[in-house]
Amino acid sequence: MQQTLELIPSGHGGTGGCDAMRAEVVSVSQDYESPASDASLMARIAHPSNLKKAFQRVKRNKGAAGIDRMTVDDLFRYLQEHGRQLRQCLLRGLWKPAPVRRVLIPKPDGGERKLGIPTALDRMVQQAIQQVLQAEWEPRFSSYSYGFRPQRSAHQAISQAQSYIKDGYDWVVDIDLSKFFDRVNHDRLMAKLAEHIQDKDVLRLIHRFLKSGVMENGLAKPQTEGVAQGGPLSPVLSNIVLDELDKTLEKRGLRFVRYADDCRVFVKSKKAGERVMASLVKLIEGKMKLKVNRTKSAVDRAWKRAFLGYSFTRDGRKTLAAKSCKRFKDKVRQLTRKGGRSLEQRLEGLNRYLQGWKNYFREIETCTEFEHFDCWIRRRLRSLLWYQWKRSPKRYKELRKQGISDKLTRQTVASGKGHWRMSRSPALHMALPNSWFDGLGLIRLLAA
DNA sequence: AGATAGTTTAC
RNA sequence: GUUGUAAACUAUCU
Repeated sequence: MQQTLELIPSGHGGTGGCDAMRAEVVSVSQDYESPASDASLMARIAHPSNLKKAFQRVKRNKGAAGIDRMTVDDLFRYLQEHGRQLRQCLLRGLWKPAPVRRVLIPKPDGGERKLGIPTALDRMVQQAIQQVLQAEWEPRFSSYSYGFRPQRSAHQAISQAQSYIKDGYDWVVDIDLSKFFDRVNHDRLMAKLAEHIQDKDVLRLIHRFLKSGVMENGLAKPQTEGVAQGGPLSPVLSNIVLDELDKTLEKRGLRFVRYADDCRVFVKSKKAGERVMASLVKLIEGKMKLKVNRTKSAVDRAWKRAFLGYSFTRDGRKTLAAKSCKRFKDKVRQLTRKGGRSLEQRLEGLNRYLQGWKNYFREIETCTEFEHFDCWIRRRLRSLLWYQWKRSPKRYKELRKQGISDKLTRQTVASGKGHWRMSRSPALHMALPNSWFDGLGLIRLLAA
């Protein structure tokens, strides 16, 4: 019944996204009325410095274009011309998000993941909201929730779980929510938001983001449930929805950890676990209107279930989960395989890959695993070098000039300047500069 | 301490 | 072609 102005960016022209915004009169139902609204939230979202930060983040991510084909490079030029307009739109509650672009990407476990990619412009607006919303909710979130939160990592979640196990709570209730992002109930989410947000412009804006459809062959399909997987706002919204779960778990005095939709409760007996499981399924599927994936959920001994890439031993030490271990080995095999690439290229690639795992290995508490990896990688490398020497001693000599040297045989592991000695046989003695083996060096150090 | 470029993991 | 948040790491620049 109420007429509102909505500004729609019409950036689908041939040359890029610098077209002017045009105002359109669209009728909009007034769903969120709150008395005496405090408009400061929207002011914070649309604050120039917040918008600037949002833009920089979108730019840094180097994401692809949305439905309007506007790339992040175009975004800058667009903002130069229409930045003020954008700000005014937000402040007056007139921003209308465009539908998201549907992209399917393969999941590591074989399935497909549905992505909804918003316009670069919409990503920036979502990011601006996210920054404010996250700051707003951060103090309210449970301290046992670890996913998508600043200053919190999967490792901390693991350590928390570990401390439960060490206290004797070694039965775990593992709840897997099926397609969580796709099934978030809009009404429930909006209700949760309205509990703490007074500003109805902000609520309406978020509501519009939820309802902005998916573009499927030419026409926008409206969305009735779920948050677009791919929007900067989605993660924090998921935490807001699942905060209810955290709060009830806390109220019941249960030991739990949650990382996004991966929720685990630690108890002392199987019976207690089954009781908790039953009541949680009831809560999640009843009140929260979500779906529990029964085939992937279970109550089991803590060391039987991998968690965030790790698993536990019977005495509560952290190990690399079998799946992660396999992925790691496969990748190292692929990187050290001879195939067109020179020795240095392979070493470089290997080292680069290894450095990404540093943090992971640091957490592992089973020494045998370290030794195993260390030996395994070294064996592969030795054969690589040996092969190089045998095939062309000339080429090997060139490599020596670049860094491989057989002069240094002393191992000084602790100082950053030491060299690793590599030897295949008494005839071949060589050492590589530590910079080539930083990843390995660390593994070695930590194993000790 | 701020930015840039790269890598990995988790969901 | 591939989005997002968060953590960690390496390198470089001022």
